[in-house]
Amino acid sequence: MSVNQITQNRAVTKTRRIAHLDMDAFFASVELLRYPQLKGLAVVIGGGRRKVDEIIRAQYADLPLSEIPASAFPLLKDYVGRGVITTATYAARQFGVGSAMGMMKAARLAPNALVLPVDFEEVRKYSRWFKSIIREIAPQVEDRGVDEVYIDFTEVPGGQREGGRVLARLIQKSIHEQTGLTCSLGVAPNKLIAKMASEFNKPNGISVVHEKDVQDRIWPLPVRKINGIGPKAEIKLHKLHLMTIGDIAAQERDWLVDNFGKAYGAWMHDAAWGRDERPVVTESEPVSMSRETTFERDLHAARDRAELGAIFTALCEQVAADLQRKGYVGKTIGIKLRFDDFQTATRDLTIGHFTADPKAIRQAAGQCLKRVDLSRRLRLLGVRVGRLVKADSEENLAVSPVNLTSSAINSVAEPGLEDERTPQLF
DNA sequence: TCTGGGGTCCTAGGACCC
DNA sequence: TCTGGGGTCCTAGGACCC
Repeated sequence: MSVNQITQNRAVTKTRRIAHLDMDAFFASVELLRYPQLKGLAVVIGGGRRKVDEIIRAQYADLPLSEIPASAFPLLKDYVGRGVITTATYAARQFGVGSAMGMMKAARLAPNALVLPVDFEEVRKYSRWFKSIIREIAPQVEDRGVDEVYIDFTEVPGGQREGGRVLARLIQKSIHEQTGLTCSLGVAPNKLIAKMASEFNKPNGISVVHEKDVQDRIWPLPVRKINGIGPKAEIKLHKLHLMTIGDIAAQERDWLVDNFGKAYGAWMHDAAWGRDERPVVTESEPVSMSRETTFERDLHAARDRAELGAIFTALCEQVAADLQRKGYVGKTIGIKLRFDDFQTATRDLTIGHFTADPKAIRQAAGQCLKRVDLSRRLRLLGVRVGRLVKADSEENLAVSPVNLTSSAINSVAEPGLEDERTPQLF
C-alpha cells in the first residue's frame, strides 16, 4: 500500500467537522477598542451618515480617545432622523434593542443608551484581520459577510480532537490575543447545525454538536432558528401549528412539499433532520453590485427633480467606481425604488455589451426609470449592475457581431439622453 | 416616529429558438 | 392550419441573510 493510499483511506474515515464562527457584537466591539471607557455601557451602533464621533473628537482634540468622558457621547433619545441599529452591546440588549430595529423605536426602549455611527473602514480592517488569523490556522474558510465565516475543520491537523473543540479554542484565543475581540463558535457535522450551535454559548463561547445530538439540542428550538426560515415562513409554520424544529421533523416530507412547494418543503424537511451537505465554499465571484440610498425626507420626482437627478447620477457613478475598482463589468442595469408607503419596485434592462462606464449605466438606468409610475413620493433610490464578468475576461473582450449590432441600435434608437426636448427628469 | 445598505437565490411568465 | 416539447434568456417581485 502506498503512502497516498494510506492517507486516502485515513481521509475517508474522518468525520466531517464544520465550524461556524460569529464575532460577538462586532461593530460595537470594534468601537469599544477605540473607546474602552464605554465598556459595560449600553451602546448602540447605527443610524445615519453623520459623523458624530468626529464632532466629539474635535471637541476633545487635546485628549486621547480613551480619555474622552462617556458623558460626551450623544444619547439615543437625542437622535433624529432615519436609520436602524446595526449592533447593540450586550448591555444595550438588556433593554430589548437589537439589530435591524428602527432608531426611533430603540430610543423609546433605551433613551439613555449611547449612539455611535458605523465606521465601515474600521470594521472592514478588523474583518480582514480576524479572517487572516483564522486562515493561518485552518485554510478552508467561507466568507459570510464582515463578521461571520464557516470553517472546514475536517482535514485540519487536530480538527477532530474533542469534536473540534480544541481547534475552536485555538482560533478563539488567537483572535482575542491579536485583536482584542471575542467570538463564538459552533462545531458540527455541517454548516446548518454549526450555525445554530455558534449561538448556544454566546458571547465568547464554544459549542460542539454531534449528529446524535440533533434530537436533544436542535429539535426543541423554535423554527426561526433554522438559517433559511425567515419571518414569512415562520408565520406560515405557526399557522400550521408547527412551533419547533422537532415539529417540522415530525411531518411527512410530502406534506411539507404540499404546503411549502417542492424545493422549499423538501429542504425544510432535510433541515429539520439536520441534513445538509453544502460544501464550505472558499472562493466565489460576485453576481451584482449596487448602491442605494434612503433620503432624509421623501422626495417627489417632479417637485424634487434636481435633487433626485443629482442623487441618481451619483449612485450610477458610485456603482461604476465600485465595478472599476474591483475589475468587473456587467450588462444588466437595474434600478430600485421604495415609495413612501414602503412598496418597492425594481426595473432592469440588459444592454448589448458589458460595461462599467458611469454614463452607460446612467443611460440604461434612465431607461428603466421611465417604466415606473412616479406619482408617489420616494424614500429610496438604488442602482444595480448585474450579470457581472471580470473586466479582463474573454466574454467582455470578445466583440461579437451581436454586440456591435445591439450597441449600434442603441445609439440610433436613443439619441441624447439629456435631450432638451425631453425635459423629463431622467 | 416605524422600517439601512449590500447582497444571493428562487419563482414564474413570456420571448425566442430548435 | 394545427400542434408539440425543451432550453435559455430576460424581467419583476419576493424571501432571506448579514
